[in-house]
Amino acid sequence: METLRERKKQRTRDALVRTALELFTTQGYDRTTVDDIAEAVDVSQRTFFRYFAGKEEAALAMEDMTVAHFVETVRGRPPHEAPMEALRQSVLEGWDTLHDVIESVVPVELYLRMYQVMESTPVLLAAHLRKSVEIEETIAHILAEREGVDLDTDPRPRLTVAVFGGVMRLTERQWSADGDYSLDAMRALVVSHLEQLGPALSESWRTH
Amino acid sequence: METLRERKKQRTRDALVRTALELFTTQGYDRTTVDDIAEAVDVSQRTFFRYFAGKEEAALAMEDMTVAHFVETVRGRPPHEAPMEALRQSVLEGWDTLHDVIESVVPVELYLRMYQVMESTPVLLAAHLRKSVEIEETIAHILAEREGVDLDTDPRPRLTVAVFGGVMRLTERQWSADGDYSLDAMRALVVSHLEQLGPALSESWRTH
DNA sequence: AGGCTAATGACAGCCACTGACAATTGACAA
DNA sequence: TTGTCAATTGTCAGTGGCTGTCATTAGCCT
Repeated sequence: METLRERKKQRTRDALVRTALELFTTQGYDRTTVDDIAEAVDVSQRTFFRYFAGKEEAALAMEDMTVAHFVETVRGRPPHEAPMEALRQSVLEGWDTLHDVIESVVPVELYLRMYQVMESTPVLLAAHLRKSVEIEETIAHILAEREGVDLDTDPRPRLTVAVFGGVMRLTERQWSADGDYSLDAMRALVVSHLEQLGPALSESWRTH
Repeated sequence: METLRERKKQRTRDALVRTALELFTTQGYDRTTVDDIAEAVDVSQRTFFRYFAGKEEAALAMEDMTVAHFVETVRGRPPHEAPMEALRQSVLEGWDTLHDVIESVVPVELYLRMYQVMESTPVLLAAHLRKSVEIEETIAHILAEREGVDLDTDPRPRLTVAVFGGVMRLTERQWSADGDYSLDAMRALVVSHLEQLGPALSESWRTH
């Protein structure tokens, strides 16, 4: 981030993300055109597409930052932890430092509102899920290396990640639906869901 | 399917699906335009969009049939089975009768090739995942009713379905990657993955 | 200062998708 | 059978996402 050129580019990109999220959260994703965003930032439509491969990418730009942050947190977990425990701790711990990462680009409050839009916009939700799958593959690699198993023959890394991903998506959905956007609420949900995982899968649900 | 009108409509729709899948699997999804499909079936582009909300929907039309079939199979499972076992049995059993359902519209071989295309086309994979989430919600409702629990307060139905969904997506991916498109291979993978679920989540992976 | 290169703007054009209206075609009763 | 009604389709025009191309601008570096 040395030269003037680089700083200018960063400013333009951040302005595009901020403006896009602002418009998406106020008017809705579908009712906001790329021209709207470009005009508000005072660049050409063509420039928008030089920064983002598509409208989706601008909408999910923050997402990429949080994901990268989570992946790094997993990488830093002590090796003695069991795989699922390392993932669990990464979520609980990662959210502490995530706040500042987000705030460096957009207000956290805007980020959270955008999350709602994503959940209720089919094409965005779809793109989000696809990205989740990609992350899961990355995490599976990390787990396999950590535990010294072969990803091609041992299904456990991908299995663990798939389950964890399912739980996280469920948690996200419930968290954003409950309306309690606090960190503690998020943490409590993750812990609660993972605790109930074992019983839900093996035991009978009926008490009689 | 009584009147001539209805039969004609069904034929047009089937022809569109068949042609779309044929083109998608030979030229690729992105390199096939809606005009290509419409022209091959000899209808106007506008008519295509009267049958399908978009290109995606035509590509995933078969998917919807298999999903509906799976949901019905789950509904028919004996009530004494534990939830996860009911899902497992539905997959193992459902595939037997699925063959004929598919073949009534397109050759199964074409359906399987389309599956490959879906896995390797980002926008299709995304749409597929989004649909999976919708199905999971449906199944969660069925499980909750089956077991007599409240979906709003008890997380176990959605938790179970999320885990099962994760395992199934993993299975799909590996199955289509292995190149062994037999039913038995599919069944073996499902059984194997579900068997390893418990150990992978709770135990240590290292043998020392 | 002046040459070099990265960044941008200004078209033109493709494709997915939609609304509106006219033309056609099957359904059904007189 | 024929005429009327309603469903289906075709045509046309237009919007919005996205890309290639080329000229212009603006920061960089000697």
